[in-house]
Amino acid sequence: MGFRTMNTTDKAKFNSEVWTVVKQIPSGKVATYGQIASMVKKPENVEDNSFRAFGPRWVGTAMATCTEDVPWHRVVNSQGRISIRGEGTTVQRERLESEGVKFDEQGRINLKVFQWQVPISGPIQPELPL
DNA sequence: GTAATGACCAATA
DNA sequence: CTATTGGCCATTA
Repeated sequence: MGFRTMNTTDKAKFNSEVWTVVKQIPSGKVATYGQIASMVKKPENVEDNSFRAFGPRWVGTAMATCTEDVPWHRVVNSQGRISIRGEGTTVQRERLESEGVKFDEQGRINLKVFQWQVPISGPIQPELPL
């Protein structure tokens, strides 16, 4: 009992759900790979430990194979830095800057300011001064 | 079959 | 600040 590996259906479903979530990130905001992983439903056959360890990486893999309608550039790593090597690095940064996202001297985004916060249902939350 | 590597992350050194 | 490591999957060579 208890497979550890994903079948083809699991992988396809996972990628699809990842793309659906990423599409909801508004312009001018970013999300982290780990954040996306935590918002996607864990594949049935995958252990909790495994998903915790590799979920974020699988999100990255899903980004590498996404279509044009997915704003992949709004996904960065937990340090607020761009994880892509090569040409994609420049493209991602330019796209984000054109949306108003700021980078510091070390190429990092202040996640306190620019990270996508999922709206909480209930009482209106007080807004923090920028 | 083995071995290396990956658009990650949190904890350490 | 940078570098390394455990996690222990999926893909590719």
